[in-house]
Amino acid sequence: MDGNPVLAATGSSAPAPADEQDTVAYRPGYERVAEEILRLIAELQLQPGDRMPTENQLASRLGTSRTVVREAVKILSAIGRIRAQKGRGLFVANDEGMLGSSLWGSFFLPTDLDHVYRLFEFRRVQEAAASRLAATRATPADLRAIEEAAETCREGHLTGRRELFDRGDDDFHLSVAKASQNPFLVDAVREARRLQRQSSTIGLHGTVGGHAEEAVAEHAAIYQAIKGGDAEAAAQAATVHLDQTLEDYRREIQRRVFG
Amino acid sequence: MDGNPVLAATGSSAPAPADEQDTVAYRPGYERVAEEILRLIAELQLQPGDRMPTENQLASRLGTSRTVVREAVKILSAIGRIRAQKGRGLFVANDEGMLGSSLWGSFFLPTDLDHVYRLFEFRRVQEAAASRLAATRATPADLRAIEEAAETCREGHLTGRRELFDRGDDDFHLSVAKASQNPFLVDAVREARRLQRQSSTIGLHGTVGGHAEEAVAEHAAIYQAIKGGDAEAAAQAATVHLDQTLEDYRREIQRRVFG
DNA sequence: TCGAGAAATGAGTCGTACACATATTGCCGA
DNA sequence: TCGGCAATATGTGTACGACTCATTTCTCGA
Repeated sequence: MDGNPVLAATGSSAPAPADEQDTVAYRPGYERVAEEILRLIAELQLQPGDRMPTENQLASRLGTSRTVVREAVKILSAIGRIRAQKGRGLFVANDEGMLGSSLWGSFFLPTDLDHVYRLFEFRRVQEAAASRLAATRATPADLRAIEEAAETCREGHLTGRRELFDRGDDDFHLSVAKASQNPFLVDAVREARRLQRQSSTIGLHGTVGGHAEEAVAEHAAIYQAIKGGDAEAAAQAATVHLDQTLEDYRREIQRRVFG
Repeated sequence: MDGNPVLAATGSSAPAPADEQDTVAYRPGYERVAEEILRLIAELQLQPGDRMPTENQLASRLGTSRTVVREAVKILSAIGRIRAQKGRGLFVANDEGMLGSSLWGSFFLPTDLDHVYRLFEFRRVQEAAASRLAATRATPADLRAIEEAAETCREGHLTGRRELFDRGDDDFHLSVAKASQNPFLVDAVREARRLQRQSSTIGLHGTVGGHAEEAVAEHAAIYQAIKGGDAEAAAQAATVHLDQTLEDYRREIQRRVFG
């Protein structure tokens, strides 16, 4: 087919910044298979969320081994087209999860305080933007979800049930993100929270004792601004909330370190 | 811009999209390994284009099997962080190169327009935030990198060399992101651009013909604002740039659909 | 009728073997 | 001495097979 003699210009002239397109495309099988899987999804008219054939079925159907299918699956899930669940199966990805792969913060060192600060900064950007958009786009259902989460959170605080507070807090921020109607922002918010949870020795919310009272009030402020359609106020309220949380976090760290 | 015909339907549709799921987050090994590989690259200070340890070395070093390493590698190469060459080895990807994605380009989901708009919106949030921070944090080296990228881009425009323009544009935005000194923002910007490259049948930059002239000027404006330390101006300039790019993109789509 | 345990299903991990592409070595002859 | 070329070494790609663990389904007995 390709009688292309790959003239390796080894020496001479420019060092050639790496090789742009040398090697006339060898095209590994797993790549071909990845394409075929996509084609198959289209062919079978599978909708987001639908089950896909199992890995073994795909392997035999596409005339290859399970190994290759698995590598193709990894590619497709990395670019957010399908989702794999251990013990369940493969599924066509729903629109969310686009930022996929949870590989953010790869340079994250769990104990590095500077990075913790950067993460808060990141969250502030994301959540302020989400709140701003939510103020002009939230549906009645969105508003209900936000209010309900805020209420859960408040109840957790009043009754001193930490896990209830945390769950409410999580729901609150995610509900706001969803209300922005931007799936990428939802992902960014979710991912940032996941990273923080994972890296923090303290837990996501600093302390319940220190900041919970204000947090409940700040949630209410955010909710009201969104409900009232005041985009700037919503963004401002979210920023304040994150800054307060960071401040609380900072205090907690100091307490642990110094006293 | 919400009067945009493109994005009319914000319709969030069904309130309960199937599985609310997760929380208990089982984290597959290959994902963990993928992270570790990235961490390793940073640790070893490998530069784009450098050779990486072989799959077997990675496997033993990370205390896992080659199978898992391979699946991690597939993920990382799918998101454009590394490159695998049969018979040669693994290499760190050049941050911008990324020609590998041409594979998917045309084949992928022909532009769900609403989706594309959301992606632009996301980029606007990220890059405006990055520019704002860069204005107060950019180091002299950062400024040099930004200026150089802008110059490359300009040169690509003047000489009509599309790929040079694209490379400069990529470099420019990533350099600005890096100048924010926030690694999460860098990731977000990179990821957003990657997604756009993948989902777009048009390419990352709309057209060179249409918008390139203005793009060069807008880049200059962003650079000047950052150099001058004017955070708000930088954010504003970045927002304008993204909006203009979207507008250009929208026109291109219309031309293709109707003209 | 219902709940608990057994079985089946399916992705995740491991190890091995070999195929195939490329890089390096080293021998041979001019 | 030098160039060319075969042998060899390195490393990714493909394939099997076995086993683990999470989830779902089925079955049977109280």
